[in-house]
Amino acid sequence: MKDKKGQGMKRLSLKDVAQMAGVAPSTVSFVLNGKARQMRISDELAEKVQAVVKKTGYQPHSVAVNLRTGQSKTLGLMVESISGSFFAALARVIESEADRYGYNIVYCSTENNAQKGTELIRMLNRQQVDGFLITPAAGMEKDIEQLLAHKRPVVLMDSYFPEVAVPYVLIDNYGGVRQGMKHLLGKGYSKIGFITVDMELVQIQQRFQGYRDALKEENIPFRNKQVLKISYNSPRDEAVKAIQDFITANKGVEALFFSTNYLGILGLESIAGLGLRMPDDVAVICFDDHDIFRLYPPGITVVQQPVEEIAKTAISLLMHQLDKGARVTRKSQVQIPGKFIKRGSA
Amino acid sequence: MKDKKGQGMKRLSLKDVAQMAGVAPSTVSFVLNGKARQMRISDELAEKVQAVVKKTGYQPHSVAVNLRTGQSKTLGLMVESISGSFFAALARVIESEADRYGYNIVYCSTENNAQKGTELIRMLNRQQVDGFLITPAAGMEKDIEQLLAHKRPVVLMDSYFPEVAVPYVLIDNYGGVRQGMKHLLGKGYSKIGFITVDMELVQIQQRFQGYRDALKEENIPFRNKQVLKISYNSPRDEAVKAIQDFITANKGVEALFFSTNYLGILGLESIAGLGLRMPDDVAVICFDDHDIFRLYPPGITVVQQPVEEIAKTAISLLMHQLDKGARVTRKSQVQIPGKFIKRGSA
DNA sequence: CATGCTTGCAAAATCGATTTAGCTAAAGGA
DNA sequence: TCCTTTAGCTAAATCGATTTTGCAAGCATG
Repeated sequence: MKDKKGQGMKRLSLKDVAQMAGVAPSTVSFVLNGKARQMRISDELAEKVQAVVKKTGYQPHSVAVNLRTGQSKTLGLMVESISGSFFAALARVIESEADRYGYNIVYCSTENNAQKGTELIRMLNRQQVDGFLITPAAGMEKDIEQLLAHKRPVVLMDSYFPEVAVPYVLIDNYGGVRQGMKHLLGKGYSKIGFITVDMELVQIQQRFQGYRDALKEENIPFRNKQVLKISYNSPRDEAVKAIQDFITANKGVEALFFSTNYLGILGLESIAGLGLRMPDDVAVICFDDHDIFRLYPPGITVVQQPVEEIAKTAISLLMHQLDKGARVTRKSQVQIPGKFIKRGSA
Repeated sequence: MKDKKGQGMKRLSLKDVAQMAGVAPSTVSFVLNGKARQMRISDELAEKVQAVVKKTGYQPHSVAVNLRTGQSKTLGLMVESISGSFFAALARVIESEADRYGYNIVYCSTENNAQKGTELIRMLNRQQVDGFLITPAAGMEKDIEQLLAHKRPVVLMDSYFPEVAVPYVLIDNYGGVRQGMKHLLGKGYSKIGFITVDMELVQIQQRFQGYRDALKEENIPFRNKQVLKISYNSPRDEAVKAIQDFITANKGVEALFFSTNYLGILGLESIAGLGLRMPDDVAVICFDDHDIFRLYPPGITVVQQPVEEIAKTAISLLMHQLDKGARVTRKSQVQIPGKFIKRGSA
């Protein structure tokens, strides 16, 4: 407690430690970085240094380390919007995983705006992040390509660009929909509507393909009017209206498959507004879980994203790039099966 | 496009710019930092430097700047858990506000664990953050005091410690409950249950006080059995069970006031489990909004946190400390009124 | 006995900026 | 004429680490 008074109290530097131990700064550095052996520092001296370090509680100045080594020990995490529950959950796991490897996270969100994404990448570069974890918005191909061209470690999550050779981790979108469809078809439903969003991202396409193939396998004809594509930017009430019109227009539709949780939530509103009951009037399955779906009566059946696995895999891929400079192979493009969770709605 | 090839391509440094402009590094620095006048750099030279900077797109190496100036232009944001919706929303606004002042955010979450909080503060200090934005967990008084003692800029959010003189911003908890109670009492309910959590934080106490005072003002006797305190750590199903027991034990209870959104959600489960209907069998109001409450039929009436105002105020207070070294006054302890939102449940 | 090779550590260069001190030439004053 | 100012820059110190190079003493070798 004796050295805490006074406001001047400068932070202890490596130099100070060296002085106190009666050795050169370089010696302290070697000892602290486990290079004592390699640099032939005698055990005696090494111990003396360690003692001083322990006594003073010295901690290296990370900014200085960063400047010298060029490693910030910081990763940039860019999500669509941190207030989305999937992304929030992702961020949480990623943070703790990164910590295990000694990395910090700088987080930012694109709000699904490619231009903002571009700016944020610039910002993260200024911050000298060592690697990027990105859930890309449509239109960010160029940015990703540029990162690759500069050999910056990147891992995409949640989506990717088929034409860009980049490591990614995401749920098996196609397989997830197939799981859900299998359940519906198994229950004897054949008039199944598919409600999706008007976006160019692969995962959306793959979900749609899962729907088509599932029908085809059962020899159920695909009808275009049983598919609704909602524009990403359409306001809440318009979207609800569109879904309601879709349901009434498709007289006799037995089940609805929503391709994102955002759509599913809109779907709940729409269905409630029409006074329909799940699953009797209409069965419902949604891709991607949400807190609401657990609670909303009678509970919404979903295909859940394996958030934890996605996060862990992503970090692990990134770490590989970071210390091995690994190239992009098929092994670094991972699809993880989703988890089908049966609740009351289907 | 001509200088992007090759993987060596080192980043442009101030020195390089100086060389290209045919001046000394210091001159470039002066020009870039607006000290050209002060340092009597001729307009001619200044323009030459500016031209080179613009042409090359030079951007200062922030780590080097940080090391030299001691300013990281980074703020530490510590929330209870980023996967909570209130915190996620907060993080979002704070991020964009901070950006307007040229600051980045390093975010982390305590998971409501004071010990983890202590560690994280150490981590943020190692990272040289310029200031702290914290939603404190119970038991973090010591940590906050230490930050103050070291004259580190801090603003608390969501909660605070009455015995520690520290700037904070939060919703007017007492007033918020009063608003909600006024609504219930105005509708003629008098048997109102209050369900809260077993935590030592002031905001919880104040909400409880709001409940008691509201009753007192209407001359309705306070009954201890109409209050349920759920332990923070009790598992989900136990808590639901407790709430259900509470409801059945309080025969004739007309309305329930949940003191946090977490409890409210448990409440919905409990009420649904008992087969009760809102608001006829039991009216419900919850402190703090949640996505679910908008959608869950018939919509849950809530007192909503003014997230945006809280975030903006917090940043503004922090900026004040950062450039003025402002002391803690009553002006830096802010309570912002909540917003009462009437939905179907009460 | 001169030369070479370890050993054990210290000195100095470096990362990329900011900031203080210094230097030269022109101008002003006695 | 000589000394002091002032203008206009540049050189050098500094932030706090890491890493390369240097250097003296001890030992072996031919």
